[in-house]
Amino acid sequence: MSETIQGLAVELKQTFLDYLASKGLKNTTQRMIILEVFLEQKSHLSTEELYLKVRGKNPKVGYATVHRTLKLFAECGIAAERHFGDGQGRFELVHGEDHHDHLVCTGCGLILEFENPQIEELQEDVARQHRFTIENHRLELYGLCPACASK
Amino acid sequence: MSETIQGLAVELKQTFLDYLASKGLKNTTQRMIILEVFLEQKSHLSTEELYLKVRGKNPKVGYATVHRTLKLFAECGIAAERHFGDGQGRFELVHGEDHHDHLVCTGCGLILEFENPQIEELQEDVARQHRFTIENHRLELYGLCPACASK
DNA sequence: TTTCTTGCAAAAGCTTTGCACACCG
DNA sequence: CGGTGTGCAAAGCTTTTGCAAGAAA
Repeated sequence: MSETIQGLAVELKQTFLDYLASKGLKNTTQRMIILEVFLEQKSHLSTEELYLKVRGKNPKVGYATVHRTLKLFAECGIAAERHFGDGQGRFELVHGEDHHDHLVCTGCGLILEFENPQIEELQEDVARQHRFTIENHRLELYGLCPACASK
Repeated sequence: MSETIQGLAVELKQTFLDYLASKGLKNTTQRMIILEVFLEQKSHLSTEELYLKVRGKNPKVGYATVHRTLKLFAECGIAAERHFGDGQGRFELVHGEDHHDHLVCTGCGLILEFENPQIEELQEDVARQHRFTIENHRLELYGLCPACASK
């Protein structure tokens, strides 16, 4: 378990490098730039947004490469693709084992993460009642953030 | 509160007609066909799927009309648009006031609905903690139903 | 060298829109 | 009639893909 942000970043980077090696894929300059920019982000970025940030560092990287690299991140488990209903896919960093859910502002698009063990437990109860074996879940709360609500 | 499926359908139909009237919109043959087909459905349909079913009844209805009518359904509250991760929007019937969530079997595709007021309350708590004004939420539990789990 | 990558541009897939004609009220 | 609705086709967006040139192993 890593305790620091840096530690996490190093760990995820290693995970990616291991994945590339295991698949006979290559470690390229572009992939490293994209990974670094991705690891710096706090929020859920669309491919377009990440692409723009990557170009800020190196204008020669193409959109398709960003797209394909994000898919690789998802494949090796360091990123997860999510859709929040605005027609754009977004990628978020997967930090370890913890599952988190989302608060999405329908005004400005802000996305906050939260965890609530009580809700998780109740979900287990529901699953038990229906004799389901839960593998996964997703919970999203849509509404207005304080700033948008006061407008 | 309606107790029967038929009663619900009649009620929703009326809601739609009232909505049309209140907005000065017109009650057309196409809109009625689309509404009827929509009300018959149990599952979450994409625009495309509904379009195909509507054409089964009346081949002269266009895709754009189905699309625009589904938007109307959403506006007047009898349908809700949902986006899963497959890049297609889907519409589901909204039955009354109650919000329901889903248990989805990843084995056979079975979808069960459930309601859990305790979870809803905890969601409110989370929202309050972040000073969000919740408009909507969605919760999906993915896993195996009893039948698939025992295979 | 051999294989994988990249960047461009084009293709694809779904949603939305402009317009002329048709229809409802 | 006047305004709304419809169907078609085209436009918009985002995501994917084909390919020739370039870079890693």
